[in-house]
Parts: sequence; C-alpha cells; structure tokens
Amino acid sequence: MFLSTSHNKIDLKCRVSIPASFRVNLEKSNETLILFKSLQFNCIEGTTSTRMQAYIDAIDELDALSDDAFLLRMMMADSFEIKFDINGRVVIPDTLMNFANLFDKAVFMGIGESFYIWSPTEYENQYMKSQQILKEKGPPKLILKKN
Amino acid sequence: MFLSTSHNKIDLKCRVSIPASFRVNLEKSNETLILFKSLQFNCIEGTTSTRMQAYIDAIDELDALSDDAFLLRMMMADSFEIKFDINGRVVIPDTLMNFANLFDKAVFMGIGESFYIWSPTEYENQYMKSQQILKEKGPPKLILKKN
DNA sequence: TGGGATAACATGGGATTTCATGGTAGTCAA
DNA sequence: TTGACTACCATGAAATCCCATGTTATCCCA
Repeated sequence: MFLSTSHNKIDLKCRVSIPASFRVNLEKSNETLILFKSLQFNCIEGTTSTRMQAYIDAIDELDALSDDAFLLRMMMADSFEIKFDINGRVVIPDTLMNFANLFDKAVFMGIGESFYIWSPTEYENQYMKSQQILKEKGPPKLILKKN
Repeated sequence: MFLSTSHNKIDLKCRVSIPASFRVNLEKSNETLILFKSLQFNCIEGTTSTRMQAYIDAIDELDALSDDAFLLRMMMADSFEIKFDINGRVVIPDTLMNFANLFDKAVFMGIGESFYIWSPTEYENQYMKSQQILKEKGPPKLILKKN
C-alpha cells in the first residue's frame, strides 16, 4: 500500500530518495520497482513488478490490433526496472525526467497500489483540481455510504 | 467499533495519545491505523488499514479517468500509515495538523467504523450544529435492517 | 460501602536511530 | 584516457524509541 505525499530533491546525477515508507512496502513484499510514463498525466508512475505483470497480462485479453493494446505496449517500452543504491535512492532515466518535466524537485504521491512522481508545479495543479472537484461535486459515493 | 469522545493533549512533537479503547479495538483485530483528511469536514479521519484497502480496491473498479477515481487517489496521497509508540501515542503528520487546524488539543470522536479528530473549536461548532438540527427536525429515522 | 492498594493511562523528556542528501572512489566502455 | 555510471561512505536534521512521572480509574478486601 503506497500512501502519503513527500517532496524530495533530485540531485545533479538525477538521483532521488524514494520515500522510506514506499521502500519498506516494496521490500516487505519482495518486489522490484518499475517506473513508467503515466498514460493519464504528465508524471511518472511507479509500481511493483507484480502489478506491471498484471498490466502485461491485461494486454493479452485485449484485441491485439486495438488502439488500447497498442498504447499499452508503448507504455511497456518506456518502462524501467529500477535498482536502489544502499541509501534507498534511485536514478531516474532521462526519458522519464523529460516526460514529467522534472528538474531538481520531485513530489512522490502514494495512490494505493502505485505512486506518482510529479514536478512540483504539476502536482500543485492536480491538487488544486481535486479540491475544485471536491467542492463542486462532493466526495465519491463510496465514501458516503460507509458509516 | 470506535465509540465515545475524548479530549487529549497534543505535545510539541505533535504527539497525541489515541484513546485506549480505540487502541484496544485496533490491537484486537490486528489492524494498523490509517489517518487521512476527511473529504467531508475539516477534520482528520482515522480508520483501519483493511478499510483503507477496500477503498484502494475500489479505485481499480472505477473508470480510471473518472472524477471519483481521481478523488480517491488524492485521498490516498493525503493518508498516512501510523505507528504507535510504546505508550499508545502517535505523531500527527504536519499536513494533517494544518488541514484540521490542530494546535495543542485534539478531540477524538468515535463514529463506528472510523473516528474523527477535531480541533476543539471545530468540534464545538459541529456539536452545536447537530443540536440545532435535532431541535429543528427531531431525531433521525433509523433504518436498522435493510433488504 | 468505603478506603487503600494497584494497575492503566496520558504526558514529558532525552537518547538513539533513521532518513534524505552530499560526496568520493571504483568500474566499465568508448 | 576520459566520461558516464555504480557502489559505498559521511553528515546533519528529523523522526522514533523508550524510560520516567503524575493523575485517574479500577480492583479488592474489610
């Protein structure tokens, strides 16, 4: 379970600390980390190899010639298996740095089964947007029926 | 089941004692505690990891592009897995302290499957409001058993 | 039922560890 | 031999752990 948000620095070698709680989460379940371009936002998505495998399996379920399958294969092509250094840092590949407009700061945002890595400004935009939607439409129905 | 209300002190390190009955409740069911921003009020909500996992699972069931999925992911980003110290205290993350306008006092309010943490003034407001509604509209019609 | 003993609880403080980050040495390839 | 990449060491700040203490609640026996 990836939860919470943290702001970490990216150094000149494109190294960042993955938040400790995310790391522990991966270690506990003996998973390796995969980073790839989000299909939905201008950010990097990080997840476990197991979940990535689920995506791959999902492609097989689709019509092999469909646009969806095409897009998913493209996503795989821009995915990276990432190794940690002894201090829990990773190097973000150039492709991904550029894609997410990352420079010297990264915002890690846990979203349950995976996490996003945003540039600070893009994160801010998305957060504002969520507040706006919440204000206009209220919380998801799911939340309301729970008590 | 989280019930009853109690007022506890928040110290300079942002530590608070979680009411013993809440703690016992978590321990008995072998659950870890999750704290997150309420989507409805200006308060922190506490619940079990199992319940949080249910929300996470729900995200995958929704249309990934929908507002509801978006809001739920944002909710995860503002959620924290919380550890107790040996005396049953937790540290409230800064984000949550600010969101709920907490300073040196916290009101714990059990509401069944989860609980709220309010600032004293906000709690007072909500309490007044409930009394007002009760006076004007009378007690709620409870439907205990549904089919 | 009362009153003292005992345990549970909330809170304070200090020692220790973890974490994020900077840096350097070593390795491999061009 | 140079440049890029990787593995590991160093450090200050921050989070965490654990001991101490007073106060409240609970228990037990008279």
